[in-house]
Amino acid sequence: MRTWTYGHRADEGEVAALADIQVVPAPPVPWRPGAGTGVHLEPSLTMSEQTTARPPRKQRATLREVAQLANVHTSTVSRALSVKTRSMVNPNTVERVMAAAAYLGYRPNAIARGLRTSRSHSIGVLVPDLLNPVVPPIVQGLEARLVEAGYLVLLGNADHSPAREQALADAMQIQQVEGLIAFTATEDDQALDSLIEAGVPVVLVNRTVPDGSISAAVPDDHMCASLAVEHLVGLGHTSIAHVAGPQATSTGFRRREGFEAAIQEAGLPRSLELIVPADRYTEEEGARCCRELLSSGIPFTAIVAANDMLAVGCYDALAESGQACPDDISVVGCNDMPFTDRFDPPLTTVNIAHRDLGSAAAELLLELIHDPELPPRQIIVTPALVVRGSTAPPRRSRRRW
Amino acid sequence: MRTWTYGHRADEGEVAALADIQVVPAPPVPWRPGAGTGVHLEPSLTMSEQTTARPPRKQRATLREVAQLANVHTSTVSRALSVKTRSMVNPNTVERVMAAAAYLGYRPNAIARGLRTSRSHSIGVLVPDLLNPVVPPIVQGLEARLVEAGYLVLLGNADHSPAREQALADAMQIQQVEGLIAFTATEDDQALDSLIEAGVPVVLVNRTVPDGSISAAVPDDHMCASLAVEHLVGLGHTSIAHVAGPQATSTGFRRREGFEAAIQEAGLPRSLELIVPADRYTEEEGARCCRELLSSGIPFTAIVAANDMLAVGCYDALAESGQACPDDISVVGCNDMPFTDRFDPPLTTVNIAHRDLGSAAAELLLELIHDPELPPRQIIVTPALVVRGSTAPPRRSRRRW
DNA sequence: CAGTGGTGCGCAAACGTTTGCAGTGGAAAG
DNA sequence: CTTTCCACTGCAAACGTTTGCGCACCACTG
Repeated sequence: MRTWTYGHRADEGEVAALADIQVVPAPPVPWRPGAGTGVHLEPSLTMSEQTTARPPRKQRATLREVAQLANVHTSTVSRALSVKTRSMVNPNTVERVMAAAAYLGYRPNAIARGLRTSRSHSIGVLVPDLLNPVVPPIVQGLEARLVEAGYLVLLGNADHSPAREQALADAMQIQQVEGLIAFTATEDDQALDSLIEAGVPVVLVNRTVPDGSISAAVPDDHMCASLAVEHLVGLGHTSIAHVAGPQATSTGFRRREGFEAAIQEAGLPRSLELIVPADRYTEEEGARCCRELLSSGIPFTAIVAANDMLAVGCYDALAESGQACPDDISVVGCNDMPFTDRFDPPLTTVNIAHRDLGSAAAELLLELIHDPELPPRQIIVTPALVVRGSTAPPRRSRRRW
Repeated sequence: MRTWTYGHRADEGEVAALADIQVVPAPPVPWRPGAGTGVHLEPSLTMSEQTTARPPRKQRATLREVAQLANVHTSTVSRALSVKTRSMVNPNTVERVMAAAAYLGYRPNAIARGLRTSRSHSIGVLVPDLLNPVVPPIVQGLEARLVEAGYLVLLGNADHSPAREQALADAMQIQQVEGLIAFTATEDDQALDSLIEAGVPVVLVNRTVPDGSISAAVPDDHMCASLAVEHLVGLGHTSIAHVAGPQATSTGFRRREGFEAAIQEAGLPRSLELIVPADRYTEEEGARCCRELLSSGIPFTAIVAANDMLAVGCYDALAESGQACPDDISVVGCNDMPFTDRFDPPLTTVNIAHRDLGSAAAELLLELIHDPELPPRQIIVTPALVVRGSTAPPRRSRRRW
């Protein structure tokens, strides 16, 4: 269907642009069109003669080669090619330089440039687990904003291993990232310390540190939980359980706080037995916690799970014990992962604009790079309840209707 | 809960290791323990005096500073710190250098190193859409293998835009990636041309180019489709439709081929009207194609979708038209995305080890980096059928039981 | 016609490494 | 005691850019 053109691409129109260059036959130019006489720049697409004509060899063209071809100094080429300094050089020369650069297929070497300018144009992004469904949309949001700002994203997947996280953070520091965005796994995370100490701007996304010393973009976790509780209270539930997230994470901690506050707000009795924290955000843990709730003997008609993963774990435990959802027990998740609308039953959950979370974090980082002295700041994105099929009025209250 | 230690970390044990360094009071050392007299290296954790003692300032320590402190030449430091050249230098000196490096918190500058060695230690990964559920596991597989090999991953999300893809590919080339792994969106993809032309090793993952000129790791698409067909035939279906993928993608094209071959193999009549290709791998397209099939009037009892996304689109169209799945029409997907087991009904699909796909692609790239002259090679991973609730014997055949 | 100002460009240093080469010293060999 | 060799380390160049500085030239102005 198509063939890769390894040689010179005829459709680039660069050769024509070079036509009006007056090439002085500089001796050590590796490239000699008419043996130093004219400017006869036939593309010469013959593959056979590999050592003559046809400029773009494997070796990348350097600034010096462009300079030689355009008959100027490298500094002039540099200035002509950079849009900020272009005004310093004669438009005529600019044109000549650009033509030569195009002809040679010149690409700046970001490594060399970075060494001189001490900028790497790259941002490290450290995620605990790429397979967690909330991660990709956040990364997407990040990446879009960062690319827009001229950065490239160095992605590291820590895979829940502190050692790997540390190694990645170190490697990124060595790679001279200009900033780092981390979904730090745990609260007491050594990995970021050395970066922060070294003055690398760091922001967190989706989670924070307790002392708020690092800028972060987070969902309004408090509200996530209270939205769920208010929804259930509105349906008539009066005994609501909470499968909480790991209390060492800011999401788990704050959503539990939000849950308790909303319960109190609704005038419902506070019963600590109905709150059971998971050790991790997994289905298994969700199921375990739900089983614990069921076997506690304390009656309840609804569960607020700190997370969709935990919520589907609840689905499993409920099915095991013969309880129907939502007929016997309602379940609310949090995150609105993809395809939760296709679950059986479709999961009522709290949507978080993860993409916005990502771009907000990127924005914070860009600010911080611009002015490293900026005090830490939090961006809080407000969630929204999504009512689907996993919640219904409790039996008792329905019977009254 | 915890406090960030911005100053010197007392628990690093580096200061102690430095105890036996004999520091000659070199004049321009920014750091002077006892004003040139002794080696009295008290950590001196007083935050108040910010301008004295306490080595690790904001500025990253450089090789020269380590050399000065250890009283050797930079070249010796370089050799002592690199594990390959360490044998060249006196063990005593090595120890002294390492202590000095640790004391100053020295980190090599990968940019400077890269300029010298013309290695960037980074690999570009170009994805069409991070939100596509098959992408994260592939990236995870890639990343794990590449990090293991000492590389960092530069992730670019093209977001289905050829322009963006081109821009990202260019930026990565400028960043001097040592190789590129692409989930190329379309067959005639200009974006990779310039990289390949420049001699950057490139491999594809999940998709290929028709002429096989680029190494790739792909699923056995042919088998994906035939597994689905064989399963349905085994259930007794004799009239099977195919919602094909975009025919410009190798997955779409090959799965259709596999479908047709399997139909023929089973001795079923070939009817082109029962094959309708989608324009994109989306739910909407799946629904559209399914509607087209339903309105064609040609009877069928099962659908093989080229993709789970298309399959859930079929769910929608079937529900619209009042057809039950699997009672009226069975549906088989492909990819075994996460949570397909929780769909209603749980989706019978073909599992592809996407993680392995990723690590295989990484392996191919590493080979190619090692020996750029290697001929292109394909790694094909075999899929496996996962039977769930969306397939059942056709009514006709069930009635016979 | 001297003075002034501005434009355009070259020169060279610098960024932080790595590495071929050469030099030093000491030990082993003659 | 001289020679040879080896182990160790310093010297300096190079990687490809960017950028402050200064020079040359030209066009004004007075």
